[in-house]
Amino acid sequence: MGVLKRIETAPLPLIPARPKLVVSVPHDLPVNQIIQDDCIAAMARLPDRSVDMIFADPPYNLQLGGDLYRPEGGRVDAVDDHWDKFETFAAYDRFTRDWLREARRILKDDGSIWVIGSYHNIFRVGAALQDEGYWILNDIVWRKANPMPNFKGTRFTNAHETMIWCAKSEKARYRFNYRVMKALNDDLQMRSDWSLPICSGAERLKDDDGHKAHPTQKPEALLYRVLLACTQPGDVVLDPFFGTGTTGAVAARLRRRWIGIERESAYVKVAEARIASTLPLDESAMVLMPEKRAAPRVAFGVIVELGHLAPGCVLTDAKRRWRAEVRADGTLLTEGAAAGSIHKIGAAVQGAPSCNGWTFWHYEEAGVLLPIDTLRQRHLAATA
Amino acid sequence: MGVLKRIETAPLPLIPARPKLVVSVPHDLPVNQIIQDDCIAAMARLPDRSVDMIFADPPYNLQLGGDLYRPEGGRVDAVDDHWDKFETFAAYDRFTRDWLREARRILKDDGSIWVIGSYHNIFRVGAALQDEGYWILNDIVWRKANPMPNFKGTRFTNAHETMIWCAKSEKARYRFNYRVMKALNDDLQMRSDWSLPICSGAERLKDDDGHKAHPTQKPEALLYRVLLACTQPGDVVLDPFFGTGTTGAVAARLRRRWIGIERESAYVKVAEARIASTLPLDESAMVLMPEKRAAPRVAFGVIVELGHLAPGCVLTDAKRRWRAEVRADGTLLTEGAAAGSIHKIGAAVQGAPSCNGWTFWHYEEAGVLLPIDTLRQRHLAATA
DNA sequence: GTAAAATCTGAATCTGTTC
DNA sequence: GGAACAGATTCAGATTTTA
Repeated sequence: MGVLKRIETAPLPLIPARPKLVVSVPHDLPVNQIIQDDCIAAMARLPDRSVDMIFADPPYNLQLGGDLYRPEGGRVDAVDDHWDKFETFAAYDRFTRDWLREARRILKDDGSIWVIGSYHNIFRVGAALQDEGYWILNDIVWRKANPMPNFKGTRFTNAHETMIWCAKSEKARYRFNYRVMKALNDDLQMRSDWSLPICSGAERLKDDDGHKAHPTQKPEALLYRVLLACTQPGDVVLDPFFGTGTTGAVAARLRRRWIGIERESAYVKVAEARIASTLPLDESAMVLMPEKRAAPRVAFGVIVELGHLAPGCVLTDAKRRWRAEVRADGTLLTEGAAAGSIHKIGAAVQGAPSCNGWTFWHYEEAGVLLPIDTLRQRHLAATA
Repeated sequence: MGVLKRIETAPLPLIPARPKLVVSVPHDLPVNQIIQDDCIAAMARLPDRSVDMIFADPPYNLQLGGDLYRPEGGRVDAVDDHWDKFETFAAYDRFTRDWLREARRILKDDGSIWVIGSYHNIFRVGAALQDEGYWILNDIVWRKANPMPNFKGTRFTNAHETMIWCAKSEKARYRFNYRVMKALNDDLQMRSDWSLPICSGAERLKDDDGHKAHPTQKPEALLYRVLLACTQPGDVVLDPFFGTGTTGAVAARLRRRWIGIERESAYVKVAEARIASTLPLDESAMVLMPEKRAAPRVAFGVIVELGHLAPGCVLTDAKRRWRAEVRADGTLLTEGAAAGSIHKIGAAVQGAPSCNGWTFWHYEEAGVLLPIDTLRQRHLAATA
């Protein structure tokens, strides 16, 4: 085993002996430690088939132009760190294949790997995973409850990131804690899309100046679900792009062991302090953790898209005092007013400051006047 | 132009002449028709830069054996799984690159392409898109409201598919109907995750035996949103994997023109019947939220010339932090600065890189502070 | 002290036209 | 082709300031 730049600074409580759990870890595996080094070099010093799970958040290779300003004038604090710069796609691909190959050698035959990315890099990562012999089990969408908007109105709001979950090979066994995931999701099968808030507030680590310690810190809730899904207590989880140590912190909390690899000393320092102050959960508390969930809303436009209400049809209020025509983009058109949303036009015709368009506007069905909210409720019931 | 196996069976109503819309389509472009042929062969007969948008739902069957993906290097036998898999992926990659290259040649320089897939193929498609020179604008997650469960409980429910939206190149212009998308989403920016039900019920096409006519028929609502987002009436939309013609049906309904390519005669037959019975929406319903940039330009000087704002009057920002005086030539004068346009002076007083003077500067009318944009809107309405 | 309002921020490939 | 200029553009949540 090579020289480790950092050793364990805060020994975690030992995992209690568990009767049926056979843990076969080489005695010299540097668990619960951060290795400060290049990730490929550090992985090269780890033995074959030694870790149960790998979570990796590699550089995304964003290719940003100049500064971006918000409509009110502020400047966006972008990711402009040197570690995210690659000359070409080919260079990024080489880097990706190299670290994925080492990771696969280190992974136990029944282990699995998770890699997170955005559209800038995830397609290259996914193809490389397949080419290196990994077997994709799922792609998981992290739907952000509160993403940054698209300030210039040039594209769709980039509101998600993608994780790819792979077994070591097509025939390989892997662990999936189906029941745990189902319990975590109100007794419904856990789906491939997860709605979780971004990392902000008290959870977001700051440096001494009050600036964010790392530009891309992931929320603990994300790692919580990943680790609960496919590891068990005592398992060794490797994170080759450790950053501020979210993987390590959640692993410690969930009584998994961890190995972090991180090149930047500033991040290593933050991660060590963070994990040192993390307490493992009581065994009894390890089943469930409350979390914020933000389900997608239903827009009126969706009702139109789905054909529940045809563009061109006419809505009225309950007493048929006002009329408005539905347009293809889900806006309403009424006499002597600009087009707008069901709420805006409802307010406009009444001269009111606001209006709930869902209950104000009605449509006719089988000779009966029904609020358009009926259609929303029907849609919600059908898709629940 | 090569021989077309099928010609237009149900001529759609012609798109009425639109004064300011210049449609430059080669006279021999086979619009509103299905070409029954291999997609690459059929695309090879279409002229350069001739279609406005491409929507593609390519096959992702990775099994060798079909004519489509046979590796050029002959049969590979007695190889281990890994090599076999590599050959399979390599063959799929070649096929993908070939059709993406033809598609890019046919696409107008300011056109865009959408490709839909699942984790089986989308990563290879995404990497190929980047390698062929396309520029990814968004990856869009279609979150299925009612996916098929994972019966064996071995993985997460595969509850989404991914679409990749690309411009022809990094610097290329492209159409994005921002306002339309925002309207469709209750006046909030449309995000990269779309919740829509799968295609089922009456929409799902059946063959004579009552079996589903196509295994992967896409919901019309999905295409509805895609076409509304980045085309305008009269545009030509190409679908090289036409299947049962969802793209054509929605294009016809939304008064776009379309070209379908499909190899299987059974699908062609179903698609033809389907589109023949599709009615275009009323024109009135097709008038959508206009993009602001499309409005005619009004110089601030004209507002002054017309006497809507007298030279010498004073403008302030919404919070009365800064003041500026209107001069006869439509420039503003403020303390300690050279005179300049409403935008320049707005930016200067704030120390911002830019500023929209129309919304930044306000004037007083009947004791109320109003943005000078009010005067512009009034002028536009009066001269419309 | 509490409520309301203002401010700040997040993995972002973020403009279009004319001279 | 580059520079100059007009002018279009933000959502949710946490935090801080003001009333």
